Amino acid sequence: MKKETNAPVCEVEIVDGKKVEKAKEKIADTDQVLEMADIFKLLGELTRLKIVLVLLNSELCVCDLAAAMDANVSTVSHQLRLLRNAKLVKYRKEGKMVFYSIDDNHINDAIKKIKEHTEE
Amino acid sequence: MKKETNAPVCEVEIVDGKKVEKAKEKIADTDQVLEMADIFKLLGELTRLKIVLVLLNSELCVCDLAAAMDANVSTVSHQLRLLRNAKLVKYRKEGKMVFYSIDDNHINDAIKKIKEHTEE
DNA sequence: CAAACACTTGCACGTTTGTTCAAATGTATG
DNA sequence: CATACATTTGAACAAACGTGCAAGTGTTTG
Repeated sequence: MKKETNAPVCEVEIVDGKKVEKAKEKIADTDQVLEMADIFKLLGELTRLKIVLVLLNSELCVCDLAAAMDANVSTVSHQLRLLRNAKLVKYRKEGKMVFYSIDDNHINDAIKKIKEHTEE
Repeated sequence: MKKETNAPVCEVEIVDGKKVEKAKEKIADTDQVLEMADIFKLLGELTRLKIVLVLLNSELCVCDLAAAMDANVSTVSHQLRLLRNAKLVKYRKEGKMVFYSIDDNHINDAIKKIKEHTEE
C-alpha cells in the first residue's frame, strides 16, 4: 500500500493514489455534475415529482394539477416555478388560465446526460 | 367547461374532470411514487451524487472517497450511510478499512422503476 | 368598471438536511 | 496491551427548503 508520508491529522491520507485520480476525473466536470444534481433534486421532492408524473400524460392547468394531487394551488404554483426555471416543464397561456406540460426536449437532454454518465 | 357549483373559496375548482381523474391514477401508487422520490432525493445532493458517480467506476475505501471528492471523511461517511440504507451502495470490510461500491442490483431496479413510469 | 376568477408572488414559519467537531468503535501492529 | 488508524456516530448549528396565507397581477364577463 502506498501512503503519503506526511498527514499528521487523519486527513488527505490516500490509500490508492491511482484510484483516487480516476475517481477525480469522473467528477471533474463540475458544471455537469451540478446540473445532474439539480435535476435529481427537483425530482426528489414529492410535490414536484407528482407534478412531473402527472404532466407526462397530458397538459393540465394549475387548478386541475392542484386538484389531482390534492395540494394547495399556491404550493403547486411555487413548485411549478422551479420546474419552469429548470425547463423541465413549459406552459401555454389561454386567457386567464395557464396550461403546463412537460418540456420534452429538455427532459430528454437531461436523460441523455445522465445516461452518458451511468453507461460509460 | 364543467365546473363544480360550490367552491366558495378558490379551491377544489376543477376544470376538466376527466383529465384530473387520469392524473390521479398516474400517482395513485403512493408507495412507488415515494420510493422514486427517495432515490431522486438521494442523487439530488452534491456529495452523494459525487459518491455514486465515483463508485460507478471502482470500489473505494472511505478515505480515498473523501480524498477524491475533497470532502471531510465524516461527511462522506454520513452520506454513505444514507446511500447504504437505500441499498444504492454496498460495502465490504477488509481489516480496518471499508470498501464501498455500487449495489448494481438495486440501482438497476431503481432505473427500471423510473423507466416504467416515464415510458408508459 | 366592478366583480370573479386563475394564477403568481412575497413573507413568515416550522422542518429537514448537510456539515463539522468530538468522542466512540473496532481492528491491526509494535 | 497500548498506540495508531479507518471508520462510524451523536450532537449542535446554520442554511436551505416546502408550505400556506394574504396580497398582487392580469384577464374575462356581466
